[in-house]
Amino acid sequence: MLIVFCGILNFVEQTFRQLCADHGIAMTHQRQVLYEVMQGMEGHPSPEEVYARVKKKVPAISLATVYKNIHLFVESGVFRKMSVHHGSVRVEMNSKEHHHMVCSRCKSITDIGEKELGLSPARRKLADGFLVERYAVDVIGLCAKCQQT
Amino acid sequence: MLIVFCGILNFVEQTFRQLCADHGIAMTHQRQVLYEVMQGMEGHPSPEEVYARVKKKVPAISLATVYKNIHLFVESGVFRKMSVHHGSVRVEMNSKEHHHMVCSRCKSITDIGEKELGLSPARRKLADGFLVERYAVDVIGLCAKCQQT
DNA sequence: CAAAAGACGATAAGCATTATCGTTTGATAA
DNA sequence: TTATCAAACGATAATGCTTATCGTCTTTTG
Ligand SMILES: [Mn+2]
Ligand SMILES: [Mn+2]
Ligand SMILES: [Zn+2]
Ligand SMILES: [Zn+2]
Repeated sequence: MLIVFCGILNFVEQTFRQLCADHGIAMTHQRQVLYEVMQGMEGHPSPEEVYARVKKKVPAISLATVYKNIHLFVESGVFRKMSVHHGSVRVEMNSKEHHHMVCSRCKSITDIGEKELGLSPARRKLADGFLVERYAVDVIGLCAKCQQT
Repeated sequence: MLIVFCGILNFVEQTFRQLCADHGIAMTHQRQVLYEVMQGMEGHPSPEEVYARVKKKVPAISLATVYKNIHLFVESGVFRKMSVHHGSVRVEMNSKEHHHMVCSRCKSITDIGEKELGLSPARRKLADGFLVERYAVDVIGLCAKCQQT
């Protein structure tokens, strides 16, 4: 029984070890727990929410470690960000109907018209040589709960 | 000449007074300068960038006032936000291709498949009674500059 | 013009995030 | 296995962005 249990644990660890190898990152205990906890979370948790859950399994873990590893996971392609984070709020003065090109590296924001965009992910190059990685379509509106008030 | 100049100033002020009336907000000097400065800015400035410019015209203005009025402008519909601000970074564990419904009030984020979304702004109601206000399509990728490195 | 309501400026406080640094751990080779 | 060393960790200070508070000043309204 104990042997079987250890065998399962070992298999899980081997799996994560492989995943780390595939993504070119080192394997640590904290990293493994973090990965498993995140994998098991619904929705789009914030670093604090992830931290709260991981602390239950590794009470000594630091919030800084959670941040560091979330970034590592995102940069190495294990997970990805829901959207590009701009740090501060950005205001729109252009009242024309338009969308945006957002650089995933420098986070620059450039307007792009609906026609130029086309909305078919076939186009891989856009105005000014912008290289498309993906489209992030956010549907903005009111959820059912917020409509009631 | 002076009369003509004052006439122009008065006309500009009257215009802004009208805009305030239209949007149901009070008219103040700081608000007017802020509006004119923002109107004249390119791109998607941060509150700090707006503050830096306004300070040149109204040196005594406070950063808090800039924030308060940017919010006021956004809430009263004079300007709008480039995207919904989530405060903290959100991570995506769902590896399926999908988009998001983001509530403009409570900022909740819900997954939505490409098919269910349709991408034609004709649909005004979506899953769970989500009421569509607008689509925010962000094209994520690398700008020309960032591709060079 | 006077009173009331609202806006302003200064500044403290509150999150989110990053940087620093001394200690611990994991990968590698003897 | 053990020694070595780079990398990762934990604690915590620092920073950046934003909001709250509060006393003073300006608009608005009558
Ligand atoms: Mn824009
Ligand atoms: Mn999602
Ligand atoms: Zn770039
Ligand atoms: Zn809502």
